[in-house]
Amino acid sequence: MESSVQDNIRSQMRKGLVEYCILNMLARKESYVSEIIEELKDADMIVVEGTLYPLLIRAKNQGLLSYRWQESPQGPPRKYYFITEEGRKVLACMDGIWTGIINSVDKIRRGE
Amino acid sequence: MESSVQDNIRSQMRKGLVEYCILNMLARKESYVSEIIEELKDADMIVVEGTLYPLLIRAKNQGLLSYRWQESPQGPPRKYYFITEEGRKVLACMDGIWTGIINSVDKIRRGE
DNA sequence: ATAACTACCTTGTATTGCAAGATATTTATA
DNA sequence: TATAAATATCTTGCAATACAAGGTAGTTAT
Repeated sequence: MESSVQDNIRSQMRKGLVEYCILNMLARKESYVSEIIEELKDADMIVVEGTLYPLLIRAKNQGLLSYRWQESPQGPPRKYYFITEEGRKVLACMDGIWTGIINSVDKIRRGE
Repeated sequence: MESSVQDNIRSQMRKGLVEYCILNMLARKESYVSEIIEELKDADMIVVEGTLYPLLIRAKNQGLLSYRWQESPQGPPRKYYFITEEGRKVLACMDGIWTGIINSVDKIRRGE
């Protein structure tokens, strides 16, 4: 199935990071899957449904997110996810981790 | 076995990134496992043997790295890894991917 | 009725990081 | 000569995530 080293790296580098991005988005405003995917695409961060649904369920089970149903102007009802207080705490922690990772990579790239 | 959400996130965020860091280090000078681990630790990027050995073998099999044996002043001989021309090409590509990821996360954090 | 659209969700695979081991060489010491 | 310590190498099994490729169901227009 021909997958280049580069494609794989791109995928691997994003492990865990997608959750961080989604918590960030939902910390600003609640949203549902299709809309989340569109907004991530606008930021050049492609994510597909098969990634997003399990992620949202995991985050909900961990108490980081919650959701509510809402009628759609057209089509079936939408499941709007929003961040919880616990989610905001974890997000703040993730901010520190992300900053730390950027600093570490930078040190290594510059040769310490 | 008590593992916090934060510990997990830290681990996941680093998927793929460790390879990028090691290619960067080996692009500057050849090195062997214990030394690589020490230098990563100096940059606050903790990596253990069980992570590093499989990674180096994979990168060698992909043609990104090669190695040579060298006697040690004390103890068993060391396996010095160094980057190949192909490895440098992939590293250049990964630079772009990493920069792109930082930009994407930044956009999302700022609210697009 | 039926098709198109939108929304939901699941299953199986590939990949990686890590804990917890095992094995082998050299050197110092009892 | 044993034996312990230090320094290397490497493997196995598990947990976690991203993705491809599916499936189900409600709403609306033809």
